[in-house]
Amino acid sequence: MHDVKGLAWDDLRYFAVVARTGTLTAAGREIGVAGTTVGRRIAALEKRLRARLFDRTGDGFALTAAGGSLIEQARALEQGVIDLERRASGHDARIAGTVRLAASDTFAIEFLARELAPLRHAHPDLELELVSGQSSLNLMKREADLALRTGAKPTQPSLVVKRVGGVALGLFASAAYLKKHPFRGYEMWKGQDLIGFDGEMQQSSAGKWLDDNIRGARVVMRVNHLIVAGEAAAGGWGIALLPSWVGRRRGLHQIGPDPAYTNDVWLVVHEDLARVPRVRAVFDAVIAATRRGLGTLLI
Amino acid sequence: MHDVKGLAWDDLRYFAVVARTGTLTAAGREIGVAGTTVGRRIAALEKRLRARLFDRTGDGFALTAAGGSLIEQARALEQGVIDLERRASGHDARIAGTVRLAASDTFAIEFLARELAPLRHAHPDLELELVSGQSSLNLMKREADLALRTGAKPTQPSLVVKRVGGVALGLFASAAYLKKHPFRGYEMWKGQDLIGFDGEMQQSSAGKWLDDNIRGARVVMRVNHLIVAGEAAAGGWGIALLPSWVGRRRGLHQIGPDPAYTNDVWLVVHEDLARVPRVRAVFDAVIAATRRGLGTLLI
DNA sequence: ACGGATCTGCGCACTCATGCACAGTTGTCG
DNA sequence: CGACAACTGTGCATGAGTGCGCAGATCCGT
Repeated sequence: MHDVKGLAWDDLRYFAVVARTGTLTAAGREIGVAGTTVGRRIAALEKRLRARLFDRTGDGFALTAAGGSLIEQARALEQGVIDLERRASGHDARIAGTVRLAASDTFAIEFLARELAPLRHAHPDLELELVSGQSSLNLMKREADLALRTGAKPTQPSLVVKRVGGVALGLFASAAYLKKHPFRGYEMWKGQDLIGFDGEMQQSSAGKWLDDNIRGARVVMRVNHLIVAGEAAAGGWGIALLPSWVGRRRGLHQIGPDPAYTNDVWLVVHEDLARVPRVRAVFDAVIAATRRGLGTLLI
Repeated sequence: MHDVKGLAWDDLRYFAVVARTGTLTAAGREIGVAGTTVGRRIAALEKRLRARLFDRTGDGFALTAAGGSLIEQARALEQGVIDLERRASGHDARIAGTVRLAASDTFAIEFLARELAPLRHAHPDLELELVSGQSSLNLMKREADLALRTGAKPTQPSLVVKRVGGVALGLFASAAYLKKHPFRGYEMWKGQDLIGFDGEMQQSSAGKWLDDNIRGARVVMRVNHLIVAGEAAAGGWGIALLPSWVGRRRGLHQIGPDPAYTNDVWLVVHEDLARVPRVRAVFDAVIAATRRGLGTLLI
């Protein structure tokens, strides 16, 4: 740009992203440009503002006092741009384009990928992006358009939340395992092998339930994924806490109370997007799929 | 830009400016780029948003329904950027750079331009931009850093306001005119020639005072500038309502009550800028200048 | 202590967005 | 009715901004 008056709004975006990621390269990755460019934009912004925004600390960029006093406003702008973009997408009346649906890996792999297939034929121009894994993608930041969540009802004010069913959890083991380790009762865990969780699964409701209810069993394996736990149980490693549907689907035997406990499942969408045709189409398809699969829900 | 994710913030700026100015060329002028560029940026934004933002109406760009529903957020972003920039300028501790001081033409020409000269020597790196004329430059939008205002006390919440004096207005005429048209008393306007106002001066407090108080005199000339009125009176056209100082400086004779009425003069600055050294320097210089010139203030 | 991974920052080659000139249109004023 | 001014949009030449490769620095884990 030659002689443009006022400051470059794009540079503020770079500022916000670098402040969040901490490095030029990571910021570049997020934005879709080379790290070098990010460095140059930041330099330009600092020159324009006549203030040093970051300390170059060798391992990345750290906000200076000046930068810190501005980052809050920059984040507000970032949120404002996202809001505007979301609003704008409401004016696209066609059922076409991309919709991002976030869900747990389990839900995505074992249920949605198959049950949402009718969408493909009903709306050929609709591109469904099924993002799974990252537990809590932020709908406010539009990391996803819709999300399937389990547990407590989401309470964010500007979200539209619909309960689509409940998921039953239970303890499962293979016939082979149970032959070698007869199940003697719900409080008799001594001598039993357990498949536990690690990573963030340990902090989940499933992980906590295991901690609270199973005492005395030996943890022979730790996994960070319910499906891996299911496969391990099927392989005879031991007892796993699984969505009932996952357990039954693998021919496992349930032990103890049925269900051990239950979770609610919620479909969540930002209110600005709820009325957008293509988002609505996915929303309805998920509702329909869960209605068909009711009683067989999983996390 | 190659394959950048997310939308270009700069384009939102173009959107806001085009919506305000109504044409590509005017928007380009304001931003400092060619009109063609603005057109291309808008086209890119519309493509990215998959929504038509403007109707091309032949005479300029008019917001569509979609554009209208977004413009408010874009303006909010625009304000946010301005706020951020203002905050950022507070981190520049040097008394250097540019400060924009807004004032009426009269004040600028007859008073500030001369009386603020000491600033030049006290702070060699300070560049004073004296913008006069446009009656109400918006401090919130940072069209100016400081402003001298007359009349009612500005009440905007985030402004720092200091009264720097009062301005006395009076009726003046040249000796030559008065010889031909002897002044017979304050209510005897028949046969007198009056210099009136047009344009937005007519709506000002001075214009209204003339309407309310002088009846029966013949308006022989209309001007949109107090200084022009002063020069006209000096040339013998007739009676003019002038800041007393302007009248006396030209050797005119005052008639009627002295003063005819008075106005307060306020120095106004945004609170974020009040503590910025270079702005503070100008602020203090204006205070000092008005203190020196007290009793001789003008609009 | 050492190799590997990750980061910043510089130089160079390239490409794409920009400015400019011009044509076509519309609105305005005398 | 004609001259003029202002605006949009197209084609083309140009240069500013970009990506890439590489060097140097720093950190981490073995």
